Amino acid sequence: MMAITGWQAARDEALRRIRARDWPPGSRIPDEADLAAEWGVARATVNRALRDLADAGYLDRRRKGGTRVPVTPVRMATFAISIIRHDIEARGQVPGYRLLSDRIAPVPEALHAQLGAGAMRHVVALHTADGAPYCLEDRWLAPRIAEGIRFDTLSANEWLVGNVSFAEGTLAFHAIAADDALVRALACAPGAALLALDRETRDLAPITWVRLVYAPGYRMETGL
Amino acid sequence: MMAITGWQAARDEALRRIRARDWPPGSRIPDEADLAAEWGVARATVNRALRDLADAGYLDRRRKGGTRVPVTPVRMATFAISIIRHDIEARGQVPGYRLLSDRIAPVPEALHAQLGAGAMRHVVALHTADGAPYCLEDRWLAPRIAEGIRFDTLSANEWLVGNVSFAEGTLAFHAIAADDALVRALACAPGAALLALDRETRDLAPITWVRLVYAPGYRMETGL
DNA sequence: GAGTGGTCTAGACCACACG
DNA sequence: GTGTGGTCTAGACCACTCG
Repeated sequence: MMAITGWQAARDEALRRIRARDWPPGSRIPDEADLAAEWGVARATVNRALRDLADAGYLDRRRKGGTRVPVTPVRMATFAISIIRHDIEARGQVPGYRLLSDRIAPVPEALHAQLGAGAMRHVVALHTADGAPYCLEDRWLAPRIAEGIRFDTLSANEWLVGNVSFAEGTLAFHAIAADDALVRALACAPGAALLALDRETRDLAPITWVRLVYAPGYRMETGL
Repeated sequence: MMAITGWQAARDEALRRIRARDWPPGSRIPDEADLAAEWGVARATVNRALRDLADAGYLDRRRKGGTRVPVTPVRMATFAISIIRHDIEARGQVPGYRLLSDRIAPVPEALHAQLGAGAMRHVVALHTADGAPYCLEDRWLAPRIAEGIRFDTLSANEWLVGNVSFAEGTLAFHAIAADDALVRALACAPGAALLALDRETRDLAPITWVRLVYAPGYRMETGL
């Protein structure tokens, strides 16, 4: 009888057994009632612990089928998406911001699938860290959103997070080569490889589409 | 009195109020006991619902301080990290694999911080989708791991996921320009911008460091 | 000190999936 | 049908933190 107290201790013990191959990949582990008895806790506590591990990809749980250690676990990497200024501050650098362009323009054909055809507000701005280019924000915004709001000093990124957040959307990382506009904005070499993050936000109708292009060498990091 | 049944319904109702600004950003929401009474459920049910929203970044919860709607919510984007072959299959393409190199070699200086100095097993392999290059796997592996295992037909990626997974590590996305080796392996233009994923896995000692470089145009996507 | 979320418990019923 | 996880309940105590 192990001395387990609390769902986190139960989770840790279960994870230990998984890592130690006490519960080998592909095997079925004891059911909740058995573990509850063995560890001297309530079944709800075991449930919380195993559910937590299942959420992290360490276990596969199925009604009637029991709980199994997956043969090929699917781990989830998570990235916090927030306000660019906060990211810069978190790195211990001084954030800066400069609006480069803000006008109504026809949506490029490449974005018709996301935004539809027609005209939208196009906002381009540069975020800096310690005065050096950090990230270029290239955004298309539905005109009904942020009507009358100026992005001279407050970035669209920050205004939207505070006012239109809580909406659905998609997100993608990819790499792009620096074109003329990026060379000017980020002060990098032509053709430089840059990390880009595309984010689409929609409610019922499209709200905004934004591409953040980071300065050369930028790494988007996380634990695992 | 709302008719709420189940923690998911409670979560949905809470999220609706957040999105509708019934609970505006920065405001404090009723405490668990009040919501439990209002919704006709147990406090544990409200707790589960609000904890779920807090985990997703929609709420800020503090003992004694109560639960608040954050002014600048931090959303989490999650990417499933698994077996490359499965990613290809999930796209409806036929996966392929070719081992390019497998030998003991000195660890490059750039990786001393992650792996230490000395010699390690260096494995380079190409993953293909419908015959076209999909991703180059460039891996350094501690010699004690996978001793005697050949990666001719089974990729190191797949062997490791099944045998050394469940370990800690870090992960980073960045962009790199195609050098000669990448041009040959991925059949892309010199200097092409490519998405790269660096992953370090360690137990107590380093286990493996791998860089996956994807073919041009690749996008790592997720919902939000 | 006291209010609020965090958690545990014991019991119960339900939903799903496997045989 | 039956076993297993999923969830709910009511009550309780604890831990943190704000005033």
